[in-house]
Amino acid sequence: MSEKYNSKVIEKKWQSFWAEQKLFESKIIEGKKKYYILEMFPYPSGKIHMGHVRNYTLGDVIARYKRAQGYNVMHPMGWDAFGLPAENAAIENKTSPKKWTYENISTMKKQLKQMGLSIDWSREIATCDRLYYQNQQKLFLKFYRKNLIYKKESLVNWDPVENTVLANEQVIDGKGWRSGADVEQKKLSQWFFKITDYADHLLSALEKMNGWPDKVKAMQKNWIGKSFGCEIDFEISTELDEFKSEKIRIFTTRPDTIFGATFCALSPFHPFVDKLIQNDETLKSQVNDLRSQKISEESIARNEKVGIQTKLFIKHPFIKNKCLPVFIANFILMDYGSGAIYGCPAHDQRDLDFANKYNLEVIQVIKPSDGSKFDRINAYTGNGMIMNSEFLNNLSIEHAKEMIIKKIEELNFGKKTTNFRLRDWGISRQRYWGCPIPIMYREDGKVIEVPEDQLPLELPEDIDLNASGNPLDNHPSWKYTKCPSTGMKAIRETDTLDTFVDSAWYFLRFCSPSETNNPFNINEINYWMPVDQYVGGVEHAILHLLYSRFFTKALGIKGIEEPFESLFTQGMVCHNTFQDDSKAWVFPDDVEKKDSQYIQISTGKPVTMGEIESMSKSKKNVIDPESIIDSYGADSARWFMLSDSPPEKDINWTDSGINGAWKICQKIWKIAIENQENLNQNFKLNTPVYEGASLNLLKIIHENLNSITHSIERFQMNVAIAKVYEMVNAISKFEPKNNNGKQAISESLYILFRVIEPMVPHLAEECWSLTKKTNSLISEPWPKVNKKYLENKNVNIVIQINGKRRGEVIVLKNTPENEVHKEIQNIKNIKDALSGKNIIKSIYVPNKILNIVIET
RNA sequence: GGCCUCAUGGCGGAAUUGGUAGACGCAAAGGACUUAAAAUCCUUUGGGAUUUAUUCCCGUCCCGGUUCGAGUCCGGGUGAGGCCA
Repeated sequence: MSEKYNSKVIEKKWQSFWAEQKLFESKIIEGKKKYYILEMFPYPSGKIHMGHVRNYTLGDVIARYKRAQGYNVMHPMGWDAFGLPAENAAIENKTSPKKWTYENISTMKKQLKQMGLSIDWSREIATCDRLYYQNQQKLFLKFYRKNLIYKKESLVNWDPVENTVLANEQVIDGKGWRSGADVEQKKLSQWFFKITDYADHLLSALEKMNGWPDKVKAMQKNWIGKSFGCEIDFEISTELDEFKSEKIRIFTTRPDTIFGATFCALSPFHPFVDKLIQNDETLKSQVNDLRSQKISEESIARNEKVGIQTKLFIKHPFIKNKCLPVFIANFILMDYGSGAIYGCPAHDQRDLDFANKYNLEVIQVIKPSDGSKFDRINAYTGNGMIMNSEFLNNLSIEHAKEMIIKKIEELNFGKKTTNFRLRDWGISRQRYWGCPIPIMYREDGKVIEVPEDQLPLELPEDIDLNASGNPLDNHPSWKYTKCPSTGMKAIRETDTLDTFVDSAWYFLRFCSPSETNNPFNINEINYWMPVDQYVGGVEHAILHLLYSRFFTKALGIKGIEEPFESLFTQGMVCHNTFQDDSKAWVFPDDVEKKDSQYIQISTGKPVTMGEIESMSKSKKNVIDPESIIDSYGADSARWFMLSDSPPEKDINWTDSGINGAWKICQKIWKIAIENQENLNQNFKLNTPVYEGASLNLLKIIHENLNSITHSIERFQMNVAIAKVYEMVNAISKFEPKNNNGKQAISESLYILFRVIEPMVPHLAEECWSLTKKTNSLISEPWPKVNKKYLENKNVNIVIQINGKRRGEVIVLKNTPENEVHKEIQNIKNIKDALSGKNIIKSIYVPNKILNIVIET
């Protein structure tokens, strides 16, 4: 047995052992409590990065810990394998998206295996697998028949660089989330999931989801954005005959401000606008100008507010003979509310800017409760009392809202409405590497489903990715087909599904990954679902998680309302950044510190250290996990990921950190080897009565065992690691002087080996093998805390005087207060402090603290 | 601008949820071993004062409050981050 721990050899040995024994394969065991642990599956981009290492280490600790706690654990892994990068890479490397993707999967799978993760690889799936997307197509048809999918002509965010449609959430600051290109508006016929049907469910269920971070729930709540408002039909006053009998339906969330309304604004896409421009060429070109502008919530907030006055006016319903001008304005969204609003400039900044620009009336209708003065620059949007509003005067905003809605409903020209910010989920993508949509368009205009027995509708492999536009549309023959029932000519849908569809049900597929005829086996689902613990990045707080919740609800499986019982969002992995004097990024590997200056090794020139930022290729502050595993071993990498920071916070990668991890692995191995003889004894736990130093050691071990267990339960892995250090320190300091001592140290080591297994499984197994036990450590249960070691005969009581610590005293446990008072009479410090003072009262927390309050 | 989260040594961070602040690690300094270095082991390490002690004062971003007692609870600021605008 070599003295030095050789991670390379040992890690490989145990990885093969686990695989041969199929220790991580999971199946239904009736009567055994299941635990489904899942980490967000990776996109197979090429190699794993440190973010993956952290995510999967965290999940693996939980998986291994729960297994030790006696759960039937399922811990699967798969690949979020469709998506645009494969197409780009295929073009660059002159290969096919399929080949590129599967090669990456094979590389990354090998790397994940090197990490020693306790994954059930028999359940592996890739979303680009034929079988996976065949079943996804079936789900599409199921939802289609349930009327949860529809097609509509709609304005889409078009990314001119990626030549694809982007979801609203993929548009950040008016730019494509990946390409960074300015997003354009384009009208296209698109498929949509009716996620808005579930808006209320998705919102109200959040309240019961106690296993989710409040932060994520708040983000989803904001995103769904439920608000109450009011629709009001305004009569039109105009000379244009075609509008004389029309009404404009406006939507507002502030009906309390109706007496402050001074104008009306229509979306450029409002149907009335179409009518208005029919015989007015000037107006038409002005409107087309507005229509070409980017229209999203983001851009609207930034753009200058522009409007065109029309020949229409609306009649104020409560103020006789008052008419408000109607504008066409660039800041009104057609698909929010009714596409028309009234403006109350006094109490809405956007309306005020607009009113100032076009010289419109401003009427204050709310008296600020903070006493602030009303001006024409800052709209007052706070609380207050209604004024200038006839029958609403002196009401609070909330009361006025109720009152005015009641009135409008009585008079029958409007009603209270509920509005959601959440839009339907656009799922059409004009790309090749995605799941084909099983729909065809017959020559007579009918939309036909591809029959289930013809699924999967497969992606062709002979495609030209270099041509511009949609590769499936460009394919010479793929889209031409025939209607299965009539034989009429038909053309296939050439768009593919958004990859968020792929990931919206993969956790269900993992329960029965090889089921051929159905997306899933209901028995397996009933046993394994929901996912007990989901672990991933907070960047998916809205999209992926909301879509997955929608899918789960929409599938309507009895008893499965929500997919993820608990959610944990881990922080990012960060690293120092360095830049040379031309501001070019420099690899941290290429930098050394010389006399408190940072020097680029390859050039010898000085560099400046920048912010610590999340690892990214563009800033060159990346560390390749493979090279770390190569030089330090997987266990060291795992240890480091767990040790420095709490998992929910960002962690900063440092050389000293990984070095420290390596050192502790060596140290554990060293004390294991040193005590090998003691481990060979064939003893049972907890048999002997320990005394003196031995008893003390066992106390420390069990106290820390208690803390480690507690910490892992609460995902405080950094605390658990700290407690392992304390165990190791106690054991390494301990010198067994007799048999009792030898017993004590072996019992301590048995516990140590068991508790480090979730964190550093290879090292733990290797240490365990020194005991000459024949089983794998993995089948060994988690050690039980022996309460007798936690209970002390004596306790340390802190003595405070007026809340300040003045000493302490060791007394028998449960000593009554008066006894403690007697005990402290002889402590000089306390005696001095108390002499000549009147004791007002004393507060005694048994076994903890005695606070004596004296006159000052 | 709105909503939310956070703020503790040179650094990462603990604090059993209102009861000894700074566990554990890193870094640093000193020492042992060594011809030397690496590795390893031991000691010190929030600031200050002093009579060097079972000592005192200050100290968890700032100001105030509740409490016998506040890093923890409440109010008001400042700063950082996140989400939505």
